[in-house]
Amino acid sequence: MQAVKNIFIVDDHQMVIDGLRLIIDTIEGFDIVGESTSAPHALDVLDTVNADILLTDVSMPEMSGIELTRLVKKRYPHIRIIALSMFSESQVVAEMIDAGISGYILKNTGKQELIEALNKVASGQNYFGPDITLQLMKSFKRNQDETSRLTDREIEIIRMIEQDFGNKQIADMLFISERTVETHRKNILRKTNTQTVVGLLKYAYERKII
Amino acid sequence: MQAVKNIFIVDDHQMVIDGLRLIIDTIEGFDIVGESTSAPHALDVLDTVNADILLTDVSMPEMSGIELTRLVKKRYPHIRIIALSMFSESQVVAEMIDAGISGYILKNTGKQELIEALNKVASGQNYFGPDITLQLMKSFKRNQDETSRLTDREIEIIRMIEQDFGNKQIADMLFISERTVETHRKNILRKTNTQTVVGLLKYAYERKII
DNA sequence: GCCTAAATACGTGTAAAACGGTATTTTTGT
DNA sequence: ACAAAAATACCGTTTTACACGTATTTAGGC
Repeated sequence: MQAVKNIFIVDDHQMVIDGLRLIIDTIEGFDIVGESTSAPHALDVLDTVNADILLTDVSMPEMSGIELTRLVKKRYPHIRIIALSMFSESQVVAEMIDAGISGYILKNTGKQELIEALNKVASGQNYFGPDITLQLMKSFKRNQDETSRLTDREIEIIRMIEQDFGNKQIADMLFISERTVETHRKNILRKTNTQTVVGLLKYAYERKII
Repeated sequence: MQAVKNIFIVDDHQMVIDGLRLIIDTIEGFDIVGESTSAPHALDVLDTVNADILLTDVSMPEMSGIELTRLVKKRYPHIRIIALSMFSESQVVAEMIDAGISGYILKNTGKQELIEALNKVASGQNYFGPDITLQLMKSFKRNQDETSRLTDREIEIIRMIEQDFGNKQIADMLFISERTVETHRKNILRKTNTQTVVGLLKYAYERKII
């Protein structure tokens, strides 16, 4: 493992790049091997430099940080990515993480936190600031609420499934169309993140729905 | 409730009917209002007499006691039925009970037991001699053995079903054909008297197979 | 060695559920 | 009154399981 990590910076504001460069230049163990104010351009240039870490903005005009992340992970999987953002909206954080980043810091982050993030990511770990973690918890919780927000009708359908009734039987008993039962089941499976009756029943037993 | 209970006797052997008549004539509280050596004929005649109890043989040429029982319960549900048999084969006993009888006694039964049977059945209870009860236990146990005689492979399949694997996945994991998994499932459902995964899993949980 | 049960596998067809979506009506909350 | 969510219903297609049967091979018990 080489002693100095090479960093590539992408941001649509040159000012931000300059600021980051001033700071990183004072940090030992890191070297800036390239920069770009255009995500597509960065994608091309990364081929010609030996970057270990990519520092990228999230909100960019030509290509979002999410998209850039996906493409970079695809073309240069060894490059670890740290997202830089003005703010930490939970949805965006979640999507960036999903895309494959290893770190997420705010643009108002102090030098010490930047150092910590760079060091951790360089050593193969992840770094998410306390605020980012909070956002993640929010996102996770919202997801959880989403999967558990089953309507009364859906819970009723689940119980009838547990009673081993088929769609047609359920439809007859509830005086609705079999198609309606199908749609309820589809929604139930989606909300509970299950694909089968077995999975659904396990979910339901765990959450004491039945 | 009338004091005297009316009895109708059906047996393809007149001798048996005569013998029963001799005995029952000495028992207070019972009156023989009809007899027949033919089950189909008995079915017709029952319409013209006011019978409370039907004493019927089990093994008859034109129509079995099982079939007669079913038809009588259908046409004259108020009539309570006592089966008379030469022997107490568990399978036959089970089928007679399933058909709806209220009593089962052997043809070599003593007068006292006959009295007890008649009295109990007349008062709305059931009467099965000790030997009949033994046969029932045998039948029940055999049934139980049958449904629980799942092979090691079948139990393995059940567990994988519970783990929410599909047939193809189970086949791949066990290095067997998907068709083989299908056959195992078919046999499992048959043995456990279930038709669906839900029913099967309930069965399995109850019997602590999983 | 023989018999039986278990395990395996297949053919053919049907039934039920899932998939991925759209659309309208009703209900609920503000 | 209005907006959003819920409930309802449908479409066409695909996937999976089930049904009912037959057949061969392997394993186990005697």
